[in-house]
Amino acid sequence: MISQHPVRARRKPQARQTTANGLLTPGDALLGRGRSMSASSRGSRPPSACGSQPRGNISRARSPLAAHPPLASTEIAQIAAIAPISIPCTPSSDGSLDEPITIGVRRQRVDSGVSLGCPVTLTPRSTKRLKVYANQIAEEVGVPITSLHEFIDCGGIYQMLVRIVALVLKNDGDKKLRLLANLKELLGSKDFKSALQNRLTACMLSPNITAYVTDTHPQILKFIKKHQDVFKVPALLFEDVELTALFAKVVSESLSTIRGNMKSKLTASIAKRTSITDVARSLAHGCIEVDAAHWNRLAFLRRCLRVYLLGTGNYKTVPLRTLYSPLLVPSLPKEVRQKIGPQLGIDIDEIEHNMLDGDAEEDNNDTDAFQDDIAHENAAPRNVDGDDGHDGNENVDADADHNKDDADFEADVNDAADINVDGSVVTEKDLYTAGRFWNFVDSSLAGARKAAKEQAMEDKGLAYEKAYSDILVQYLQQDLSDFPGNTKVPTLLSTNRPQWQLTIQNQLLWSHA
DNA sequence: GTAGTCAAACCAGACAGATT
DNA sequence: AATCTGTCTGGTTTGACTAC
Repeated sequence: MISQHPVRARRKPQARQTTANGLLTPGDALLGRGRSMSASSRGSRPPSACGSQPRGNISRARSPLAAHPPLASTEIAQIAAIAPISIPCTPSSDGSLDEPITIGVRRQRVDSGVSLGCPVTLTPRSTKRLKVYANQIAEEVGVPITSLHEFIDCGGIYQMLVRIVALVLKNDGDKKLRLLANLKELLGSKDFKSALQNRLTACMLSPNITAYVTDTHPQILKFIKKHQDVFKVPALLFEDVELTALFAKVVSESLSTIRGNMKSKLTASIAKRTSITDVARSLAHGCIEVDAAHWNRLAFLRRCLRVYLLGTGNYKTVPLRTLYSPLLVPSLPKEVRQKIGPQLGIDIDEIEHNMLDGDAEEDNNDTDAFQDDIAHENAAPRNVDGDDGHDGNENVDADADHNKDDADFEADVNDAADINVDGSVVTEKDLYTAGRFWNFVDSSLAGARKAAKEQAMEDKGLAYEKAYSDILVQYLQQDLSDFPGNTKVPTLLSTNRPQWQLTIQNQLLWSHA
């Protein structure tokens, strides 16, 4: 044996650890023990198989039973009382390394019962004792007796261990299934959807969001996954494919609703000529704290909507004359000008030409119905540094700059497309399509960014952020000029914006393809 | 303080068109 | 064909206002 198992032979018998009452530690319980373990380690027989040996078999006969002193009867009684199925320690010899490996390994008598410490197999006697004990425990704990009896009927410690692991795994599986079912229920609940919609509204109203439909859904999902605390979404949600897909659908539906709501409110605000501050308040409806950055972005959106409605010729909700303002002229592509000019009875190109020439007086003397609007335009502030904005020449300069931008960008695009004031490519076929408002917005937004970049490059020293902000602030001022509303622009109080809102505003942005 | 009225806001579902 | 997206519509809820 020694020659066959040189490694095992070097194991120090005294290194084996036992507990106070003589139980093996779990690690040692799995270690090889004498001949039977040697056999199992060769793969000839599983460890539990030794427990099923018939009485008086050959292995028993060959076991060096006499090599170790038996446990004292008092010790055995204690072990039996505390843990009837405990695995007794293999008594070591005096610890001498010179001892043969077989010495110190005692094979238990299979029919010796608990009192003799059978390691793996329950005898009928110990089974009976265990069942008596199980009845007592079942009553104490309140579990079915039959289940415990079935467990005891496994017949051996290894079988019991396997059964325990199987039950633990099953419980884990059941627990996970229950959790997933709960999450599914949560996803369908109104409370969850309402809370999610609240946060998503903050996302869509964020003044820094990159786009409203283009890549928005996956980017927002990514953002939610990264900031689960902000959206109060359980982490487990993203560990299940089905739930993730369901969640993505909920988000998609919610985003559609929010976009629909935003558009309808913006449309209504144009028809009623309400100020952008009121629109912001209405859209936020307590979800978020709004500030000037929100006004800027919403003014941009409203401008987009007006241009879009003019482009699509949709005057159902808002009449053409309410939609139009000379302040929009720089944003109107040629086709739209040619279409709405005759309907309004004006020559938009001429208006623009007059604006470029700075011939404000001529416009003021014009007798058409829009002289007031033109006067508005001339009074519209352009300076973004916060002056009173009554410098008409500056405004003309602004428009001239934008037309200059137009000319610059036109060289970069194909002939089939027109370019609006923001530098965005406006192909009537692509963008002025009913039901594609948000694509139009995204395109305009990208155009505004491009225009800001060009502006920053042209005007050395001007940062891109400043150039971009200037464009939006200009739109806000023009919007306030067109729709001053009934009340004054409210003074912004130093509101305490919640951290989650700041997180959304500062971090929900992505590079545009 | 309570009840009634009205407008605005909200929501769910249906539908149409676009996209995959 | 299935799915996604945007829009519309009708019912419900909410909040402001007024009269008692």
